[in-house]
Amino acid sequence: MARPPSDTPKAADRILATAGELFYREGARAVGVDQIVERAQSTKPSLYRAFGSKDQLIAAYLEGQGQQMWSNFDAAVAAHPDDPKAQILAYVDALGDRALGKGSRGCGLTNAVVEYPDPKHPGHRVAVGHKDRLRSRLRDLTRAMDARKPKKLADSLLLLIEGVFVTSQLFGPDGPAGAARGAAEALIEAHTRKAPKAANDPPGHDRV
Amino acid sequence: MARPPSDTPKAADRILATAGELFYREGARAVGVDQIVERAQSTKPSLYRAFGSKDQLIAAYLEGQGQQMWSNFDAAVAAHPDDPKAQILAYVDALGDRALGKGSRGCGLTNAVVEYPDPKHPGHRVAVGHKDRLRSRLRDLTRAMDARKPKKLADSLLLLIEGVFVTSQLFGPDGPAGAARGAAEALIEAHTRKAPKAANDPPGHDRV
DNA sequence: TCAGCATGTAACTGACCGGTACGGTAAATT
DNA sequence: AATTTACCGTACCGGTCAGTTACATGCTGA
Repeated sequence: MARPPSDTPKAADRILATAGELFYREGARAVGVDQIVERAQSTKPSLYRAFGSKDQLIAAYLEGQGQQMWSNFDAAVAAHPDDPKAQILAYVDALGDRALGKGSRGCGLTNAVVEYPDPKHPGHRVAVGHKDRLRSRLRDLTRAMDARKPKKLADSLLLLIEGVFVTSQLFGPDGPAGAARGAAEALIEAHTRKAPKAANDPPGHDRV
Repeated sequence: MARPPSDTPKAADRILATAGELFYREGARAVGVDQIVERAQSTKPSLYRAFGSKDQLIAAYLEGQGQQMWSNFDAAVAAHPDDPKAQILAYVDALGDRALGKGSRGCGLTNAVVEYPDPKHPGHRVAVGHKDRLRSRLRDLTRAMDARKPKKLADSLLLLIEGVFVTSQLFGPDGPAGAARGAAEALIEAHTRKAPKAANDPPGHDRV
């Protein structure tokens, strides 16, 4: 099994790359398989041999989107070792910058769930899988920063993050994404300040 | 021009109502016109006589979604006269409750923009029109509550609001929407507290 | 009684959808 | 040299998409 040293990308790779661009830009439902294989300079049988169905191609695309999300996340974490607050802020900050850049259409994973509400859809599954892990990773960070209610803080930040994704599509380059970093700072500060502003908290427990 | 006292809804109304349910639940792109007219117990010519095209039917549906949003917003405002902070919190609170209710699929306007990224699409236009007005209304409220940076606070709240909409689809009934009210309180508090936490603000100006 | 309007019936168009049967070609293996 | 194996393309399928046509029906008020 010697390696094929061909420098031209295989058909499957070209198809996945092309499908990724089109799916992200126009939405998966709006893009037909004929359009994909034509732009990829390939053919439909190659697509179906490599991916089995359009839905599975969408799932593969979303898996790539997930990997990209984690590489962004991990970069923010690696940039600020042992400083969970700075890690989250770095992530949110970079997120806002990307969202305001031209050509941004938010998060492919989020968009896919909106386009495919059916939980049985393979793309839907992949997307919510990554989002669940994002929620859990955020909780790890908020716990590490000794937030009073780490789950609640993580969820608040998650609202902000998803808000950035979707408002970039609603409002374009002048959208509210620029407010994300400041808002994240305020939320973290409110959850880690010494004197809690409200006193009706069952201490030591973070049930919600 | 006597009124037609018929108690059976006209065909156009049935079509719009049925299309609304289907569009909201499954997404506009996933629903065909045949499916709509069948469930509405009507026919395609009636649909096209009344709405001209599917895209315009989508726009009509979104106009209704916009009206519903404003009725929710106005209800929150009316419930707390002359108290902009309570008005916003009431809106966010009710929003979170609705988003966590079963069968919720977030905001039809937001979803439509995700499904139809093309700014020329009539549905896209209608949706962003309403969202722009929402942003402006939020700014009115944050100005009225004497926030230090009303635009920034309004945008932060908007991120939260859109986050609620979209996370209800990503995480379901146990999603982060429950954290929205508390987060909104924290953001408002941070923007209206007497001593600003950061000192690098050009005073009196709220450029962003 | 008749005109006018709203609605339904039925058939149709052309384009596009996702998906497939089948045959070819070139390199690796023997 | 013969054969396997991996890869790829041509041509086509039935179904569904949005949208249209021509005509029939029934209810409305004048």
